[in-house]
Amino acid sequence: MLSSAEVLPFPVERDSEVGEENRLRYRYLDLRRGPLAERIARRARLANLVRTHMSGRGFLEVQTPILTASSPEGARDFLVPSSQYPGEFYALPQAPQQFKQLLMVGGIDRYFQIAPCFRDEASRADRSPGEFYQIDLEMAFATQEDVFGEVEQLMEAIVSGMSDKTTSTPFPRLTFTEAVDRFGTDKPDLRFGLELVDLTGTVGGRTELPMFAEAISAGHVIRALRVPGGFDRPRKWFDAFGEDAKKAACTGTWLQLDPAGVKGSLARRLSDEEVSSIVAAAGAGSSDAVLVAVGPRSKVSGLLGERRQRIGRELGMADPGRLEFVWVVDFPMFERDETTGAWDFAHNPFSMPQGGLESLQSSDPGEILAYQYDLVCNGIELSSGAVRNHRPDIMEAAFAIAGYGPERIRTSFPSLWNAFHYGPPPHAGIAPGFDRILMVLEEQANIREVIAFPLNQSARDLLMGAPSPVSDVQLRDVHLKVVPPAP
RNA sequence: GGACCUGUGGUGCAGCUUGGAGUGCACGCCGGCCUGUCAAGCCGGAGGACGCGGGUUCAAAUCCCGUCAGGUCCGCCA
Repeated sequence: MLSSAEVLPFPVERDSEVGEENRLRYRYLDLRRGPLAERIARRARLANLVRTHMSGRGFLEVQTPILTASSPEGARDFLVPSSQYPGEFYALPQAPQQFKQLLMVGGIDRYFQIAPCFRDEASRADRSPGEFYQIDLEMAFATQEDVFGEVEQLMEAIVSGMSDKTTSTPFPRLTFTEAVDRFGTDKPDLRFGLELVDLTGTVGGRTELPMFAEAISAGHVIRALRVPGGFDRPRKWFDAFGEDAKKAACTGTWLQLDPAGVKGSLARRLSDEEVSSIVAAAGAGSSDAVLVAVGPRSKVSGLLGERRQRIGRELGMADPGRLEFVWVVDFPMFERDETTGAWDFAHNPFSMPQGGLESLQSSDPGEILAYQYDLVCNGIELSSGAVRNHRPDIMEAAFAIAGYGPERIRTSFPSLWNAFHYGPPPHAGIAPGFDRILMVLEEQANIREVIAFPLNQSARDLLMGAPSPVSDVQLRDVHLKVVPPAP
């Protein structure tokens, strides 16, 4: 006998259901059950495939530091105290963003790396807390089109090498505005239609109903969403829509196309003609329902987009066997803070504004678009990238709109600022999420399913017991004192 | 920072709405029998203060409050 075993905490038969807490606590037993181990093996295959493909395309794999400097933008950093320098800290990189741009300045014209990224932020089903990996890449003298071409080739290689699914290039594109208007989100799941319908200029413009008339004079929008077969959904479901609308400072109403006649909170308040024009606009038929939301554009879209996604899932409209890639382009460069009214960067402050310096100087900040793009697949944001702003003068102008003086760039991003004074090439890049790609390929709803030893939702490692207290000696070594939070 | 869902023998669940003896299902475990195996079959058995603390009640797994743990979402994620 080589080894013995106590009674296992859960059965290791591959099809047995086990609570996730136990699976994480006894990850080595979960691996024995098979499916997880198979996904981890496919993860290795994906890594090999990416390296082979990218190297073949002339990209150089460069490893960048794990211990680096804290950077003021983005998520909260993980900090590593220095024993040599009391009160000073390394930070784990949230992404190798600045390093890869410095590589561009250094003449490494095509860079890639399967890069570890660390962010101290709350998790989601598709967002691993703490750490995750990106297929980070950057290209000198490249346009948005060049980046799209490379990524489409990479994704085709991945899909054909890792699955029996198919995809065709070029991937379709939506502008940010189109995506939000038609699907209610900047990461639409295009495996099913069910688009939002705008009623502002049609029904809204003709009705006497005060709710609609007032909305239009306030610059708000009226939009509708068909609920297939939804006429007999419970009253509670429609009420919940109304309540969620209220929370979002909108009004949510609905029509139910009961075979016996039209019901719903909106039916009584509109003429037959108005009801039928809404029904027609929404493309609804007998036994459907129609949700109608009134309010500020982004809130209405978000509200209906959330319902669209939920309905699609409930009705099984999204074929799990399909991959629907889409580029979302033309993100706004700036957005207004809702409370202060001040302009701030909508996304990456180092993206190149479309129209360059001239548009910064002459356009309304709200109208300026960035060369900033996302790759979305099946409703999951796989990737985010941009043509970078490599011009110090354009940087200063952009930061000025966001209310920052030139010293802000110099003090917050000194290495990039300095480097960009020595002839930086124009460059562009993107960073597809490695774990997320695998998650989509493996048809997994949770990112932990493609990670060998994931943290749980609350960023705890149930297997190793991290995070954990450390000894007083260790704390003294790094010049730290723990101050418990006030109760 | 917030909302919601879940917590019942080793595992996965049902029971909770409408309070009335810890009752049930499937798997596992222990013992016995049978057997040419391949997810075996039959018989018997052990194992649970229903996450924890408080409250309401004659009576709490069940209702209320708090707390802890796990999950989903909002905020957050340049």
